[in-house]
Amino acid sequence: MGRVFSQAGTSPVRLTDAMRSVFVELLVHGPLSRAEAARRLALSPSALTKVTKPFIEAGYLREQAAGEGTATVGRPSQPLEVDASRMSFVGIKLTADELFAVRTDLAAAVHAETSRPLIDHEIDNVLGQIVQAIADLTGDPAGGERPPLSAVGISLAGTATPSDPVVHTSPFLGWSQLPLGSLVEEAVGVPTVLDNDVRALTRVQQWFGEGVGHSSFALITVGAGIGCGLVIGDRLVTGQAGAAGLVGHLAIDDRGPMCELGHRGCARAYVSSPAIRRSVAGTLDRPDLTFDDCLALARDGHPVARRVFDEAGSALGQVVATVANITGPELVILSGEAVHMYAVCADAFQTALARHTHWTSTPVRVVVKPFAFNEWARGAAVTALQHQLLHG
Amino acid sequence: MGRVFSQAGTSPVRLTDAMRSVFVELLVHGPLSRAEAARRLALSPSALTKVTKPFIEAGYLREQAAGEGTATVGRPSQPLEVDASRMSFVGIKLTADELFAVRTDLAAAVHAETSRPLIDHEIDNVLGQIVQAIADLTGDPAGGERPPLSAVGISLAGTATPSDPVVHTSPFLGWSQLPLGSLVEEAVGVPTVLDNDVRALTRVQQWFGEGVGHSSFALITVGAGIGCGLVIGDRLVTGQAGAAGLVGHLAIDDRGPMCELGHRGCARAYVSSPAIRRSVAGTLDRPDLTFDDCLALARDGHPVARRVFDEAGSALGQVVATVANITGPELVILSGEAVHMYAVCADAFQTALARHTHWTSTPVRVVVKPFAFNEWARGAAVTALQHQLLHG
DNA sequence: CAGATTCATTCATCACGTCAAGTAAAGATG
DNA sequence: CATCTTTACTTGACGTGATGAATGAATCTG
Repeated sequence: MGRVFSQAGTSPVRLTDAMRSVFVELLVHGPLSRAEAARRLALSPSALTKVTKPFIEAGYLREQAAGEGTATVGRPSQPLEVDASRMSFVGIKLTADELFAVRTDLAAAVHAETSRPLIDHEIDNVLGQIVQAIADLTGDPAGGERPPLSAVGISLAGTATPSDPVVHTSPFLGWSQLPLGSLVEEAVGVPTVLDNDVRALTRVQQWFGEGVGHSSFALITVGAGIGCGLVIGDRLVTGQAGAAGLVGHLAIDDRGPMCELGHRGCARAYVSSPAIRRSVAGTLDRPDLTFDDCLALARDGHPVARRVFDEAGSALGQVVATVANITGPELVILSGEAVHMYAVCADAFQTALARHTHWTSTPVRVVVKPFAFNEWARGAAVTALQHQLLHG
Repeated sequence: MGRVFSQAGTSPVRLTDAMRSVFVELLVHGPLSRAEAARRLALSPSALTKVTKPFIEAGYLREQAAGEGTATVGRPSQPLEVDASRMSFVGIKLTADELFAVRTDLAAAVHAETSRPLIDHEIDNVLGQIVQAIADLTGDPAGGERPPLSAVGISLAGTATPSDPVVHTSPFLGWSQLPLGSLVEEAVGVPTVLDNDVRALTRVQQWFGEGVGHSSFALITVGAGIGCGLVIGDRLVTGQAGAAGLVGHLAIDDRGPMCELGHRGCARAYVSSPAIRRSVAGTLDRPDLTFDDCLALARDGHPVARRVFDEAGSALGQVVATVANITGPELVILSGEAVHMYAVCADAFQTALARHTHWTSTPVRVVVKPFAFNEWARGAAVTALQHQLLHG
């Protein structure tokens, strides 16, 4: 058993499986009375008193102020709450040319953020910039105390998983077989885990977002590419060698626009924001147009932009339907830097979703989740957080 | 804890989690020494002697004859083996017009089989025919003793799962919300579970077939339709309301042949054996041709048949690639009544598989598994078997 | 033959969670 | 208003089920 919960002044909390599951249950499903938690986890009430005591003594759990809640018969329950401020995590998202980093607490709330352009992809330089970003986020707590950094998460596009400190392949950074996790861990002296960027985002939804309460769901992101993260049976699907959720080049229509790889009509060529921009700007011969300009044109009813976004929505609907047909999730969450385009292509999306959903099923429930620019880095922090609580 | 292992003469074996997992490990991964099983399951060696003793005493496990195996240093191991004959299961597959049933032992070996045309879909008649089939398979052990029937499994196309005795929807049988499991259980006095037919087949591969040793794989079946079963993280994926693996109507090409639902170029319209037959027989204006006739024509190089089978292989490759891209399995198993067609379209299949596999991955490993006509019913038996051992 | 090595068993021990009993704190009831 | 009912929580004895250490068993090695 690890020393996940240890702290100056208090003795480290030794963890049993029951303690882990209780703590995670309380973290994810909000304040819960001991009795309720016992029911949910199929434990005895007495087990809950015993299990929660060390957490309360060490300050990781606290009894909620007796809120005069719903009047009910019997002794009022005493909800327990995780003190999110007692732990701190840093999440870092690496892209080809920039580094985003956030510091969060145990509840994945962002308390500080920073970003910087990457000098280059030389490992020493990247490592230096990572260390610097961590220092910036954790340095000098002006005034009050702050808990020590518990873990660091780093996410990037490519095949990485928390169980392995090595980046196997990352096309955009030009890395392969790079032990980035170990390197950072050595440099900052804090446990460090790697993860695929989309799967890290999926973890955010699983514990702190729309996925809470669902044992299976899919997250589909739209932006520079199309991503897909899957949770099935309460577990994130990693795939062999971290290669699950590769929906970017799904064949939509073999006469459609072309992607960088020469696929005619693949999902990416229809849905990714660069492809949409290229398509609209190219057709109108206005290379200055940004993606958001194109979106504005579509909103204003410009026929070219409208058509491009309708086709994007339609392709996205087909992607979602395909994923849903194969994996049968309870819910699909739509997110990513470009989700805000959903508003202008919702009809096309829903039509395609219904059309491609298997005839024996009803279309999967879809929720659209607005996207903050630091969400990618937050995902990395949640990867670190999950790893620390479940395996630390 | 259940009474999975109980028997006249011996006291019932009470099961702990460790006992369950040890027994299943020995069943699935063949004869194994106690020491080896202990390593695999992360148990202490002493736990293994303790856990296996009651099974040995009750006759469910036995020590293998000291085979003069690989000469190795140290005391020779004493492999333990499941006595498969000590339990018996019946599996039943229902189609629109026929009932297939098999009796198997604990190792899913088929010991008896029977089939009969369904009179109609009236529940009382179907129930009667099910009971009769079970009686035929379990009646009068000529001569020797036979273990009593442990459980019955029933599989059908539609949304059914072992955790629920109700058939929610089965288009081909015209049923909905029918508590078939409870009805059969009452009629024959033996635990009865339902399952989707493709998922039942997937269980066979998981415990007794190509899936052994893989924590994630996909099974794709071709025949009257296209099916897909998924195992991810050692667990069969059921999907919400049992609706996972619906690849039949995956869009391949919106100018292709049409399926019964009016989808142009969906997978089913390319790959299912009736569609292939229709296509070849229709083009040649020879309505008498059977599927196997068409296959023979293709094998002989007949241009029409060749083309149809090439397109089928190509579509199938795209289906496999799509499933693999999304779920990242270690392995894809190809099976079903019509898998033997693989031989004539292997090239087209492999080409399409490579073409549609995401560029950052290598194509998934594919194995072709010949299909016996009673395999569907065997799947149902394995559903019963798994349910009995894991939850009974 | 003693030594090394691996497998298997025995038995004391112990960790972790349940059970039973009791306490606490409210609303319901007459 | 005293009492009952209901639900929440706590406490300490207990038991189940696994571990660890010591031992024995069976083989190859030199």
